Amino acid sequence: MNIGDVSIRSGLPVKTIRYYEDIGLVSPLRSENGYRTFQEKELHKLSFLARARSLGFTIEVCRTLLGLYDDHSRESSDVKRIANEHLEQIETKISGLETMRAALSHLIDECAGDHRPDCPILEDLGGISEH
Amino acid sequence: MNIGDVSIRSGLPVKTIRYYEDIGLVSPLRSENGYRTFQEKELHKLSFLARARSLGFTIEVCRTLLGLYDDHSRESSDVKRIANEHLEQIETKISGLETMRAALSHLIDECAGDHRPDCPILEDLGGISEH
DNA sequence: GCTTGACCCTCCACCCACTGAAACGTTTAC
DNA sequence: GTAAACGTTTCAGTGGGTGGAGGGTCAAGC
Repeated sequence: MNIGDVSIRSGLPVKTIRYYEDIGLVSPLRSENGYRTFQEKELHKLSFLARARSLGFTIEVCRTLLGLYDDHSRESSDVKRIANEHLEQIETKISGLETMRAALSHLIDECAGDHRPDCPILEDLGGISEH
Repeated sequence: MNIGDVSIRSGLPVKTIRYYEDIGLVSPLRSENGYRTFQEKELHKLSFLARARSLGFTIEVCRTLLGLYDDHSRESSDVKRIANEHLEQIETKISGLETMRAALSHLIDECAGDHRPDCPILEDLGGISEH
């Protein structure tokens, strides 16, 4: 398989696949013309990466997970711990964003949004908080 | 005021303030020894930026908002539109993260997390989805 | 056999919003 | 006088790619 095929089958952009080779996540062979040649195994790795990335795992954690995937003597507790740490980070991000959303939507509700210049949003940003 | 004072009073790291000067968000004067000298107005701008950034506005949007803040003939509808666009982006991010959280916590629940190698998390990433 | 278009290659620069570190000058407190 | 705490510049790096220039290769159609 050439890179275009694995791109379609893994769902990863061609550029991303080259980048993943650069950082040592996959190691496709090369044919005589210099084209990358992917075996099923490499395609499988790329699909693994696509899925793990879509769950928000960082590249470095993906590298670890790939290692655990290949290591048949792993303990599932190791994987679960990594996943739990990541879940916590996701939850932290969500609550940060929810705080932003609450503050912002409150300001938006207060703002008339008409042709006049008076704007509680700018007043808040400017620190004229008198309440 | 020197940069350290405005750092404390605005809540922004010294490095960030220098960076904001670099990209033209603030323009402090310089005293004879080369130190940046901040007027109240510049401090006020930096506090505005700190607050806007904490609400997740990008630097470029902050630049626009600062312009609107200074423009007393602005219309509040312009500000509200920008805020609403940003709110939508926040909500998109939140729902993306919530999708991740759901998928991930489902997998974590399925995983025994013991000394055995069997792990639904890795099975999912590996694409052995047979259900 | 020649052209066209779809592939493929490498290499460099850029995105965002900082942050760290090196190497140095200035001010302040004791 | 000296040490600490401040200030300065400049360069490089972060994460995870993306865009573009400037080429080489391959298959199909004429």
